[in-house]
Amino acid sequence: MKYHRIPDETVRRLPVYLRGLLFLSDHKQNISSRNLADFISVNDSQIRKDFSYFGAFGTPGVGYDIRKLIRQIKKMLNLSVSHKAALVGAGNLGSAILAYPGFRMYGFDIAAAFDNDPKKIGREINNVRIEDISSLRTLERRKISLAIIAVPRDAAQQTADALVKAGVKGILNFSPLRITAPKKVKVITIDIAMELARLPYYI
Amino acid sequence: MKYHRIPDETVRRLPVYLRGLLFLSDHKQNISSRNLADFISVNDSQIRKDFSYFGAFGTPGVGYDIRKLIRQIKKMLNLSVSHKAALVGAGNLGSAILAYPGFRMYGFDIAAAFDNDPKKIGREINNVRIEDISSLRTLERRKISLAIIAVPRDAAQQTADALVKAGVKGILNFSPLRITAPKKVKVITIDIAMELARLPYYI
DNA sequence: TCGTACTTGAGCTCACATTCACAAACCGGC
DNA sequence: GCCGGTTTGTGAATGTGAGCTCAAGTACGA
Repeated sequence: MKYHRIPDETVRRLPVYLRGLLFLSDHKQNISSRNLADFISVNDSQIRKDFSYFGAFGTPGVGYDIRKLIRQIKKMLNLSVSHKAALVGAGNLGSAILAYPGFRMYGFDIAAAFDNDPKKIGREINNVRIEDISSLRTLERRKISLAIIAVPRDAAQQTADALVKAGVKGILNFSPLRITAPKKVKVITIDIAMELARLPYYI
Repeated sequence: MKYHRIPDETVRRLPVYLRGLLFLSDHKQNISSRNLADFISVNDSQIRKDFSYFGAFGTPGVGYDIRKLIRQIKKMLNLSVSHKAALVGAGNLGSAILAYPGFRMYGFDIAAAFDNDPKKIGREINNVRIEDISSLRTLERRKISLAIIAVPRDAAQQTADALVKAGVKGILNFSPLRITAPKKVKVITIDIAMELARLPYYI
């Protein structure tokens, strides 16, 4: 294996591989790049090349050891250890996120939730008690460095600012707005309506 | 202007432009690629190139007419007319989507909702009555050709199959699973947890 | 009418990403 | 130990997109 920086597009695909492999690990022990390619609809040499970026460990004639592969990808994505995340905004979307079961397979634990509505504060959703948004600053002490923003559009930027001040390093933003943050803080935005807006083009 | 197929990446950016321009249209009449670039954090020549794919209509020295631009982008994305969409799965996430206000700015109207839980059928969320999932086949008659899947993972593929059979042409899939569909049907998947899984890498 | 400031549209180059193609590595059976 | 069937890992070829640059077009004031 040679030294390479891992291309962005590869990083984007790693979670896809991981998802597929976690599913397959129940059924099989080894898999060839060809079979995996069919399963997740990616070109097989693409897969081999991606894997080669973080060390080759496939066996010619046999394929890749699925469990080993899962460990490696998790390590690459820094998912070997469990991560705590905070949710800000316990409205419809926020509540749905709190109840969403899918985070666990990647080792995420939504350990805190915040809102500014006094009626919601103190209530519990999925064993997480909703705290006043002014308590955001406790995040650093609680070692929570990831956050999910699910507040209305107009509050998104100030929420992000508060999170940055609280030492958060990564933000998953659901508001339909480009959030600005220091570049040491990584922001990923999911604008649900915008994704839907792409759909009619292809019809 | 020359004939070009529009690159995928451009199609992906068009909704971003649209979102920004809709916001700006309240304040200004014209905008230069430079100013728009600052506003939405995209390179300015990128913007000009993207716009040139669907006909040049900027004025040197002045910039682009915002309203005209909005019309053109909507036309390109096939958003000039309002689209009806159906939601399948009225659980936590589905209910949040039904209540989500952001679809309107792109002209989307969630006109129907389905679930298989008898307790939910008949209830109303945001003026949409939840119907039995067996009524999916009425979609064609009701001229609904877009659908949003928000059902549990194990039901996602069969839901997609039923939607395809009901004549749906585009699917926004929220389940953490690659859905297969005939290639005339466009599927866009948003896997919330998978997006979050990319975050720790950058920290 | 002319000059200045600004902006577009497009050619060009470089960087990046995808796919092909094949030698080398491995397995299992005989 | 050898052979046929697989599959990996990687260099080379191709495809795609991003960003720089600049001639040409426009507005506006002197």
